[in-house]
Amino acid sequence: MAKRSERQFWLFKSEPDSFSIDDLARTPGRTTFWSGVRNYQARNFLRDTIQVGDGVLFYHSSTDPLAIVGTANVVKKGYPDHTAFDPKDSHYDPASDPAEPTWYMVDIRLEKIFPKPLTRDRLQATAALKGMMLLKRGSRLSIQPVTASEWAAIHKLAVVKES
DNA sequence: GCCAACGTTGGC
DNA sequence: GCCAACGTTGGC
Repeated sequence: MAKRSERQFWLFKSEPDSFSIDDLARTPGRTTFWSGVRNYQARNFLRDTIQVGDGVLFYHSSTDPLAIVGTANVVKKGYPDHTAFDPKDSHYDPASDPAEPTWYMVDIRLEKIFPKPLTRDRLQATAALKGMMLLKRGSRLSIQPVTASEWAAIHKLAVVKES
């Protein structure tokens, strides 16, 4: 794994019915482990690429309105997702061996909740975000890389007053 | 190793 | 609620 010093950016999807940004705000230390990811591509990001200090866009999926609702920072890098070992957990995976875990997670701490959710409609109407993975048809990946320019464009949108 | 069938995701 | 896109599974 190549070492890097540059901060990288990510988008984490969550269905607010199961875990919303307000739930994160209520969590002690405004910090949570991001468990339950059961997709290999997302797992690889969590295990191998995401570093402490990286920025996270918090996205609400399968809801109305669909929106980026705030930001968080990575405070702990990839470590085994223990929910895979718990038969009572809905994300239990008997194939994941604690001695050689299949699934990983990171910890994130809430940075800020946007004063107004940045809706998907608005993202789609923004030229600078044309190529964003989130906006591609059939983009199901729940942990997505975000480019530095997309990150900057989104922050600009989040503070610009809506007309 | 191919690929049809199936289950899930998630926008619409 | 619908269904396209995608990932996984399993028969061959």
